[in-house]
Amino acid sequence: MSTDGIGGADRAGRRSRVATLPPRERILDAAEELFAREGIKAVGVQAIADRASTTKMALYRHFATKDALVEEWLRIVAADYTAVFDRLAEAHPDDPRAQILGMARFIADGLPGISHRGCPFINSIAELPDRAHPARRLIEAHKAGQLRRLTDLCARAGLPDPDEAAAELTFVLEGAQVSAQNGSVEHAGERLMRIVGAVLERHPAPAPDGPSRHRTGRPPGNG
Amino acid sequence: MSTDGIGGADRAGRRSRVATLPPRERILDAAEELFAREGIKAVGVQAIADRASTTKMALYRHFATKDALVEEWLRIVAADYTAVFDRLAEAHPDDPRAQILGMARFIADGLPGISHRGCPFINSIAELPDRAHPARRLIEAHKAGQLRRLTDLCARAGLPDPDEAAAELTFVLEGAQVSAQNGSVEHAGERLMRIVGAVLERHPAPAPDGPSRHRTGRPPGNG
DNA sequence: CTTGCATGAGACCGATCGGTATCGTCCGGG
DNA sequence: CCCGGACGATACCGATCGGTCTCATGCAAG
Repeated sequence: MSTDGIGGADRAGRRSRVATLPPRERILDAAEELFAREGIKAVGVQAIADRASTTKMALYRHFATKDALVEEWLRIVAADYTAVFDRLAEAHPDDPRAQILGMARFIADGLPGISHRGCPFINSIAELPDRAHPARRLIEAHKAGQLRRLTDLCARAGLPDPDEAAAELTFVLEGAQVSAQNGSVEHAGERLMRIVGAVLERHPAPAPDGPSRHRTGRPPGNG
Repeated sequence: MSTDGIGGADRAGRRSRVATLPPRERILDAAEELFAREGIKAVGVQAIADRASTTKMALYRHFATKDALVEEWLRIVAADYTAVFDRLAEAHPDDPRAQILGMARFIADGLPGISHRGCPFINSIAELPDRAHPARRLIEAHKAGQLRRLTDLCARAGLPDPDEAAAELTFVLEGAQVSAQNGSVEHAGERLMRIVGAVLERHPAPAPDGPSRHRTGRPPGNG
């Protein structure tokens, strides 16, 4: 994490603020911090350059415009989320349900840290009303990809209506992040997990071929 | 609200852009439109004055600063929401569950219209990271009031854990508005109603004195 | 050493921002 | 009638915005 890089050769840690990082990385770090905390429009390029311990000129040598920087920032955030999905897929290759719950758990665990400032995507959309804006398109593409992936997991988990189930899960996951922005965050994580459980229970999967697992979930009408 | 006090004759249409409305009302109308569509920071006072068919000077004669105008706008939006609650309480004085479902229905029906731009509160919070900002405080006070009201309804509906139930409902209601901002809005309303139903089913109320409802999960009736 | 280049520093530009000042006009109540 | 206050138009202010330009420095490769 933040303790690496002592011995040089730290190509791993992407997020350390060590002054020895190349300017481009420092700028992206600073942008991530400031955009997430203050909002896109509220942060000027000068402030980003200052926090990155560099100058506007260096910034514009790496990013054509502020919008390009915003886009790159969102691209990184999206990639981070996708990486979580990938990691879960790797950890539970044959258990789509575990992947779904893992994603929910990941978001649930992130809620307290998010409490002050909500999900970067949701917040950014509020500042990017133009659907044609490249950054906005990037967000929507990411969300669409996540929904597709969730739908696939639901299908592989045997849920009878994977599209609907994935849509409901998206509802709840996003609601949690917004809701955590204000009110009490104390039990938000567990609350989210409970609701996710309730949603999944509403979409009972037929018992796998193995020994019957649990719960007398309504048989899927058939019969 | 904007219909009281001023001696205008049209007490019906609250949002008409008729030029005969006093400037203050026109300014608030324009602000509502522009703030909701473009965002707070993206809209300048000049643009508001233009759309209100007046001038900056007239605007500043009625509002000390742009922030004051933002605050007043949010106050009106909050009052509108509260009015919905009031109307429901009036329509179903002795049926708290109907009030809850009515609120969910109100939001569900509003989702298509909201599709382009999300909930004004959520969007505004994204642009007001400072919790000390008066407008931000107004939003949080409104949300707190709504949560309190929902909690009270859940309690009166006999739900065993009203705080938890109200928190979960808030989760879902806000998630719906965010989720409707991007993805398919087609079935968002019915989806929301389904999830609300699922949440309420998770908090079974003891059967009232009337004819007994089946106490366990009833089959997933009408969607 | 010399050349080349990314960097750091800061002045600078036009546009726009929130907010103010000035002035002519209009309109309704004493 | 006439007068005061609200209104509309416009010019203006200082600050800040995104973005550009110039130039000195430091460093690494040829």
